[in-house]
Amino acid sequence: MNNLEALTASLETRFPDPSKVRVVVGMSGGVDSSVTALLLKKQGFDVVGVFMKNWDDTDEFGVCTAEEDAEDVRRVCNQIGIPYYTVNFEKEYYDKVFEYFLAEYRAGRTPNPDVMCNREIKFGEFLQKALELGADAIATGHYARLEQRDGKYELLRGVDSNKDQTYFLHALNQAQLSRAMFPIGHLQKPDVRRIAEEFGLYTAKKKDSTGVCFIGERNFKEFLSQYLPAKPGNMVDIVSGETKGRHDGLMYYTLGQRQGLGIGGSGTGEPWFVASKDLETNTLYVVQGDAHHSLYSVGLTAAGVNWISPDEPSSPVRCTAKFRYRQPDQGVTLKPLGDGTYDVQFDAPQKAITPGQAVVFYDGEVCLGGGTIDKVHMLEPAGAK
RNA sequence: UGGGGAUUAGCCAAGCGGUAAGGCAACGGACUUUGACUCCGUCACUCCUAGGUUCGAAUCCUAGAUCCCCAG
Repeated sequence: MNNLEALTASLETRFPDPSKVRVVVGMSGGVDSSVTALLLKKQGFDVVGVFMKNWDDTDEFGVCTAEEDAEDVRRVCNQIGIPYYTVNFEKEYYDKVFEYFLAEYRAGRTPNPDVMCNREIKFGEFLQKALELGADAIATGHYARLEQRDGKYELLRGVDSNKDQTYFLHALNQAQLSRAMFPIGHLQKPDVRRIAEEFGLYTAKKKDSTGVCFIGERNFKEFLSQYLPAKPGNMVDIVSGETKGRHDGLMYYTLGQRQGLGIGGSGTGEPWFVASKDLETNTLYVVQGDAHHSLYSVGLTAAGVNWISPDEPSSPVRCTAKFRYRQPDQGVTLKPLGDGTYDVQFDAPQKAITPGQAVVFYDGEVCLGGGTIDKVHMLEPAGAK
């Protein structure tokens, strides 16, 4: 129990007198945000729970998981003893996240809607609304930490390296971070579960949710097809130029993808992967074997880079980077090109770097920021001119 | 309508008389706040068809079907 006390203690140094600080907790109906609210309450903050409904997910079967999640939030807030409200940002989510999401797919890229969702909705619309309602800060159940240094905020990886979510938070700026709290960032996921169980929280054993934030797990192809017209075309072997089959629409595939191609049996017997897309000819290029050079690149150009520290570099920087969530850091060299654009050179060739995805930079535990992968510099085959 | 070769799951493919390897695909699950990757599991009571030999055949024999190659 002592251990538990230690776990639930606040590491927050910004607010000497929590009782005078009103924190609005964004609650999803999952364990993480439930424990977030619980911890803040126990630490003496003036806590309010808010459930965001940002997507009308009443599907064709009339099933609405948002209703169940809202119900879970209500139960948990009652258990903790805090007021709860529901806010609706469906329109804002659609305009600022979903339109972007669709535009990227139209452009043949693979977007990361959750990065945009954090910047525009959770730490945008939601934060603003909370402040209007008299809150001093908002808190979420993200696995990330904040540290104040020289009056600036640094975003640090969550202590649980397996759950670290700074990848999704890299687009936040100083103003947003200054009003944010991540009370479970210094905890391991199993400890979060333990705390939830210890206090009998209704959501203690609820399965973690996945899928696009607020939209949830979907049959991806079926979901996208409801918004974008599918244009079937040829699937071509990038090596031989031979047509291997048909694709259902370029937007359904992402670089490095293996499943769903439906081709196999010939050649070396190895699986096939998506190597590239050509929107002009509506061709999906595939390659056999995961070691082929057409899947590897040596660098990329990042656009719209957000540098979390006000001191943005003006000369090349050595750091590490992640090109997708849950991938080990890779050594890179950044070269600022101006206008939020950076050239990123990899220490070692990287597989399936995908335009539209986020590239996030780190210096040890510190998340420096990141941007969107705009162009990929492919690895030339050995011996090629 | 002369000769030769082939026919095993959606695809590639082992097997050569002893009771159907493997890979790819597909499907299911795990992992996962994007899309993916990855990992685990499932997947031919049957081997082109029909007879026959044999204790026993995908494996041998006969006939037929289809495909391919070389000769017309």
